[in-house]
Amino acid sequence: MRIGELSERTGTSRRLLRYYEEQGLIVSERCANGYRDYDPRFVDRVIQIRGLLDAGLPTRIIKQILPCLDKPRSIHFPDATPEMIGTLERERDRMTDRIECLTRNRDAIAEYLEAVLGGVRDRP
Amino acid sequence: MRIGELSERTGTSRRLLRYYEEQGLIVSERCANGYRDYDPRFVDRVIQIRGLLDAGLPTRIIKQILPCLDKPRSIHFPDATPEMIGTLERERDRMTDRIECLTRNRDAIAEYLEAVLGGVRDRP
DNA sequence: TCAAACCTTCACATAGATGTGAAGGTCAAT
DNA sequence: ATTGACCTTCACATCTATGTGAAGGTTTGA
Repeated sequence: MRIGELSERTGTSRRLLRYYEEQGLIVSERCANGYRDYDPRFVDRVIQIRGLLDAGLPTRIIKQILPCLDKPRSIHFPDATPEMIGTLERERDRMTDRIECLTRNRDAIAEYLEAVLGGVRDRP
Repeated sequence: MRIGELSERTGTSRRLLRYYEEQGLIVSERCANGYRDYDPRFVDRVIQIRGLLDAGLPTRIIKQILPCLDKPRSIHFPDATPEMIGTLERERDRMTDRIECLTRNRDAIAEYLEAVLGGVRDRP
């Protein structure tokens, strides 16, 4: 598929898709005329990238961890250097911290909302 | 306490603390000489702000939700306008999405790491 | 054949969170 | 009294993820 279709199917601007390619997060074939040609699996991939970006990870890190996440459970380590392992462990821990922080604050917000709305939403 | 101490106790640069103040996330008294003077409760507050920022919330939103999170469980709604409620609900849902995305990907990383490291860490 | 709707690269702009440095005031200790 | 470690404001720089537009090539359909 071409960039326009990928853009529509992922809700991501063409500009951003080119940017992600520039950052090495996705790759594309080229048609004879120079147009980018994407494998359908990039739809999920781009959505995943957006999720990670939105979750606060920079493209630099996403690029590193992506290769470890899209294996179809065959677990062939592409380049499990000790350095890479370190990055992954660090990032996993950072994500755990973030999850805890987010959960804590979201629960506080939810609690506040429940208090304010008096649970009218659910119990009639 | 002055800005230097708050900076040390929160691991946040003085520059940032002034920025947060400019954005309305924190406030400060002023000593006779013009130095900022902070209430000790701002230590926790700043740490919370950093967590929320790191979790991907912009200062604009943080400013809105903070007043709802630092009540000592007395739940007095300061200004629960319908608009405010809407913002909170939206943000709560966004945070939930983020948490799910982060959890999913973190688990994938953890799984990958376990496979690569063969669980040598725990079972000797 | 012409127009609309694609696509390309290049490049400059923006917004938010931060760094950094200048120019200067304050204070405590020597 | 001077030095060093604070503090102030102001302002410009940086990085990352984005928007936007120019200048131009391609494809498709009327």
